[in-house]
Amino acid sequence: MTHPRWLDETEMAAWRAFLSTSHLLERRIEEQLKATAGLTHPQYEILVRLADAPGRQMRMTELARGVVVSKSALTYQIGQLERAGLVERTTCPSDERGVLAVLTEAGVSCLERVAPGHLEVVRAYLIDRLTRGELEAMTTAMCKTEQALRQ
Amino acid sequence: MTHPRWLDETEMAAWRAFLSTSHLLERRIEEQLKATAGLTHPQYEILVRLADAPGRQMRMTELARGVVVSKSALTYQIGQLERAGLVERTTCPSDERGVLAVLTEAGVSCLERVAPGHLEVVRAYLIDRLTRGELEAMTTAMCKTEQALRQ
DNA sequence: AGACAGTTGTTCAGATTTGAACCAGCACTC
DNA sequence: GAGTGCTGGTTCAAATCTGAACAACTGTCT
Repeated sequence: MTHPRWLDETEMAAWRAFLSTSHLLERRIEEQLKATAGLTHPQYEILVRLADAPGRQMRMTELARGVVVSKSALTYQIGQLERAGLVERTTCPSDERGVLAVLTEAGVSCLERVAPGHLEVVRAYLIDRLTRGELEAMTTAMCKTEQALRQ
Repeated sequence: MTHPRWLDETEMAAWRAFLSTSHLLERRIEEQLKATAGLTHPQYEILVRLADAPGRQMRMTELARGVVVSKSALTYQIGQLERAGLVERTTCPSDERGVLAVLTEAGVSCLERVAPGHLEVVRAYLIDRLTRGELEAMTTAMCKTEQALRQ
């Protein structure tokens, strides 16, 4: 690549739209979660991942990878959620170093209480505005990129 | 809406993919900019917006809206860029309260130096992986959401 | 003029994130 | 079983972000 390859108009429009939208949506979600549940978006995502996991528990590193935050950020957030009683820590039976984050009953019911309002926002601003075709196109696009980024 | 409307499988896949991808890409971009230019992504976006603006200058509030950060975050970042000599502050002639952020010559050449590498990342992980059709579908999808969020 | 509501940008405290440094435990070799 | 390298999680300092509070200015209405 001897010369920089600029983005043409269509490409630039796509990139700009993606960038702004992801930030705007992030802000909106953060605001809604904070207002209705006192949770941050990362915290909410942690609860969701744990709820989906077998045994409602997950290793720290795996969880961090899933939520896409640094290990130290996860340590911090699990601490917060533990203080709130929504998550507990257990040492992993098979690996003495390992830590399992476990969703508590309080965590489950918190999630059940909060999820509908959250999903309503996701619908209102993203999902419900797209046709089925657009939705599928976006999904394949995002999956390609995600796969590349996760190597 | 008496009952919560959950997301079906396709919708959930779309949302999950969008969420993970935007975070992963953000991280990758941040890493690349930090390594090659010592800039954060918001800082880079500020430079881009200013370079595109008439007279290479913009009001603080307008800039904050464009980059999608809070006013205080912009104040902070403009301070950083000013210390680095890439941006200057001027009081707005037509409004005594207002502040104009102006891109300096050093800012222009910094951007010229950094942009190719940045765009290469955007290409490598997103743009070049999509067909023209997927690109356009994604753009219309993102624009609908962006418009809704900016009201 | 003067009052008043709205806008602009900054300051401030508090929360969160990141990467580097670190220690502990695992796995594999000699 | 000691040595070695790798992985897992925490701790730490530094940077950054947000919302609330604030002060200064604008524009409008009377």
